[in-house]
Amino acid sequence: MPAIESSGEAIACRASSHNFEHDLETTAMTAKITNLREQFKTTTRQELTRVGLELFLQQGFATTTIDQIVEPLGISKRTFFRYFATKEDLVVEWQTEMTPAFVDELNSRPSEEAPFKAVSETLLSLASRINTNPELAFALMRLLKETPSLAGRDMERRMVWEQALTAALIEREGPVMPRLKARIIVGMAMTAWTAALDEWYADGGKVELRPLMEQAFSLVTYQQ
Amino acid sequence: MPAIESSGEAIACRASSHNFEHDLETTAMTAKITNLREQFKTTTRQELTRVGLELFLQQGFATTTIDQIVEPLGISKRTFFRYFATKEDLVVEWQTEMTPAFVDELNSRPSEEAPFKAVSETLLSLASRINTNPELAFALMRLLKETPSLAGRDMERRMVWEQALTAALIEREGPVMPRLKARIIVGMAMTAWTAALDEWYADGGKVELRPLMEQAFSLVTYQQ
DNA sequence: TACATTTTGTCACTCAGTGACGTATTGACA
DNA sequence: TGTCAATACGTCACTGAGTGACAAAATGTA
Repeated sequence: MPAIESSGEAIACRASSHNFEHDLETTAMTAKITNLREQFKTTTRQELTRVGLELFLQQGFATTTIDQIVEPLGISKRTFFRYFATKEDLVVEWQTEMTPAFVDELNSRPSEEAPFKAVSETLLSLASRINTNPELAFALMRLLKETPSLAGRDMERRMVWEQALTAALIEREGPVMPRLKARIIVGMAMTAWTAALDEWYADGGKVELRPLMEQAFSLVTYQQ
Repeated sequence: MPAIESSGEAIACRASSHNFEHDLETTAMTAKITNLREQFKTTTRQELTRVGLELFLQQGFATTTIDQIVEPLGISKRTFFRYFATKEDLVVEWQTEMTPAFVDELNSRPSEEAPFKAVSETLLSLASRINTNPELAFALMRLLKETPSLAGRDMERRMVWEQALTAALIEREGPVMPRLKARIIVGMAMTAWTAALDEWYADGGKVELRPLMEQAFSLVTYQQ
C-alpha cells in the first residue's frame, strides 16, 4: 500500500539541483551512504506513484495524462517511462511487488497444516492490510474496476500471485503434490478470496472483510 | 468513397470471401431483403478478423499495425475503429461473443444435476470446440500468452464468463443458492478448466484435452 | 425519381511509448 | 581536489493507437 500522504520534499530538492548547488552539502554530509543514487530513484518512484494515484483517483485514469503527473515534480515525460513501462504500471506495480511477501507468508505456515488451509491463511493475511485503510482500498478497487485496461492488468496480477503460490506450495509439499493439483488448490483459494473481495466491494466496502473471506473459504471447503 | 475503382475493389474483395460469394446476387435479385447493409458489415468484420489474426499469428501482435490489416481490404483505419474499439478487440471479441452460448448450454443441463457438475459439463462442451482445430487453438493461445495486453483482455473475458455463468446458476437454482456460493462454484469450475488448459498448452497442445479437463474437475471434487 | 439514413474516407489532432543523442550528476580513484 | 567512467536525465523527433468533425458515398424507402 503506497503512502499517498507523504510530502514531496526530497524531490523538490532534487528538482532545484539543476539551478542551485545547495545539495552539495547534502552530498557532503551523507557521503557515507554509497547508494545516494538509489535513494533518489526510490523517492522519485514514490513521488510519481503518489501524484499519479492522487490524480487518477481525483479525475480518472484515462483523462489524466503523463504530462500532468510529471509536471508538478519537474520531471520529463521520458523519465517517467524509465521508471514505469506503461501508465498502468504506476497503479499495479506495487501489487506485483508484494508477491515475495506472500511466498514468505506461505513458507512460514506450520508444515502440518493442510495445503488448502495454509494457502487460505496466507491470503487472509492480506485482508488485515486492506483493513488498515479501507477507504483507500475501496477507492483503488473502484479505479481498477472502472478502467478496462487496469482491470486487465489486475487480472494479470492475480495470475502472478497464483503462479508464485503454486510454485511455493509444490516446494512445500514435495513430490507428493502434482502440479495440476497444486494449481487447483491455489486457484480455489484465490477464487474464494476474489469472490469475497468483490462482495465486499459490491456492499460499498462497509462490512467487515475478514469474516466475509472466512465464510468464502469455508464454502470452498465443504462444497463437495 | 472518392475513387470508384477502389470502391469496386473493396466490395469485390468482401464478396469474394469464403462462403458469401452468392449472397450478393441473391440479394440483388430479390431486393426484398433489407439487411444488405448488415451483411456487408458482417463480412467486413469477418474479413478484418481473418486478415488481422493471420498477420498477428504470422508476425506478432505488437509488430502488426492497423494499416497493415486494413490495406489489403481497401478499408480505412478510421473504419477499423468503427468495427473494433481497440486492436485487442479483434482477437478477443469473438470469445466474449460466445458467452450467451455458454449460458444456453448451462440452462439446457438437466435440472436434477448438481450445480458444480452442471457448470463443469458446460465448460467441457468448449473442449470439443477446441478439439476441432487444436493447432489453431494452440497458436491463438500462444498469441494470448505472449502478448501482455492480450493476456489482460483474456483474463477479462474469463471474468465475463464467470459472471454470466454465476447469474445463470443463480437463476437455475433459485433463492436456495446465495450469490457468494454460486460465484465460488463457478469460480472453482473455471479454475479447474483454466488449469487444465494451461497444462495442455505447457505440453505443447499434443495430449488429449478432454481427459485432462475431466481429471482437473475430479481433483476439485474430492479435494476436501 | 427524390429524399432520409447509415456508412465510410479524409483530415487533423491527442496521447502513449520509443530511439537517439547530448548533458548533467554521481561514484570511485588518483 | 581533480579526473574519468558510469549512470541518470532532458530534449527532440518519431511511430502508432485512437478520436472528433465533416464531407462524400452507399443504401433504404417512397
